[in-house]
Amino acid sequence: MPELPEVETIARGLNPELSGKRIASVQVLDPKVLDAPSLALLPLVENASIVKVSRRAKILLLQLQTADNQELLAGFHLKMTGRVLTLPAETEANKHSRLLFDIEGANGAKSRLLFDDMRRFGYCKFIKPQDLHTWSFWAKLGPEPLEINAAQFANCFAGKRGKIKAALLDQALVVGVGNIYADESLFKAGIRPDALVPNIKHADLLRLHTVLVEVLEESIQACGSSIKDYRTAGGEAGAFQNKLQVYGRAGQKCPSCDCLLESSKVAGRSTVFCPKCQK
DNA sequence: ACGCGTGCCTGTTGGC
DNA sequence: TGCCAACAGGCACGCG
Repeated sequence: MPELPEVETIARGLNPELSGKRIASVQVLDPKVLDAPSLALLPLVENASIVKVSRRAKILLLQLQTADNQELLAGFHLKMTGRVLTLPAETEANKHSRLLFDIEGANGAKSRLLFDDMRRFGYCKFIKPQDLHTWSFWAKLGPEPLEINAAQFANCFAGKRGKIKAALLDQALVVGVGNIYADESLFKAGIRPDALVPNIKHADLLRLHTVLVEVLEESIQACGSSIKDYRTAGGEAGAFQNKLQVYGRAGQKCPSCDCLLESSKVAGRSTVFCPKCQK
């Protein structure tokens, strides 16, 4: 399940591969992944050049320039099982392939970009920058955790009354955190996932930012966590799954004390925590 | 207005 | 052995 570190890894992998190259054509293998406005922009995407590949929240962004010099964006939300892969030009689509981009470099070198998604939760959005406000999910995204300080982070939760894990997962408050990094950061901060936001000391929210930044940056260094489906742009697994302290380890020993990690449902998600280390 | 529960999807896993 | 329920979870949506 690609969260911030995973999408960041994919963007960093794709950027040098795709920048300056041209999208020669697009094959829509599963119409579900494009909404009507995106479909209408498809002719502009074909023949556009790729200026840069980046990330906002969990969205992978291809910054495009159309043949008639308009700016255009291609945003991919990978949800749980989405992958964006660069592959040799002769690579065939597979049963999970949703979009296929034929790419051409200035020197005529050809390659393929595949958007695969087994569970079909993911989507791709073609949109002009001036229309981004019409993309409601985009419009309400909160700040990037790696671009704010601890005080600003703590302020994201002002006035919230629910559980801290639910708030961390809420992309309108702060972006990029999913189930893995919510559990990992709350463990490292010593905060129970079901703690109510108003009951958490300000100092603990500041600390939560510090450890969240540490966890996210360490995971980016390791090219993300490959639990099952996530792959880098080159199709490789990440390595951070080997460093996870609590996610997926229910019933195993807590890394920092002698009791066993517990699992429960918080905010509708499976949640693992240490009943002793997290208050 | 906010918090919570449900549905969307499909492949994998584990129990009987 | 084979079947099938449970599970994985980001986010849209509807409800109270």
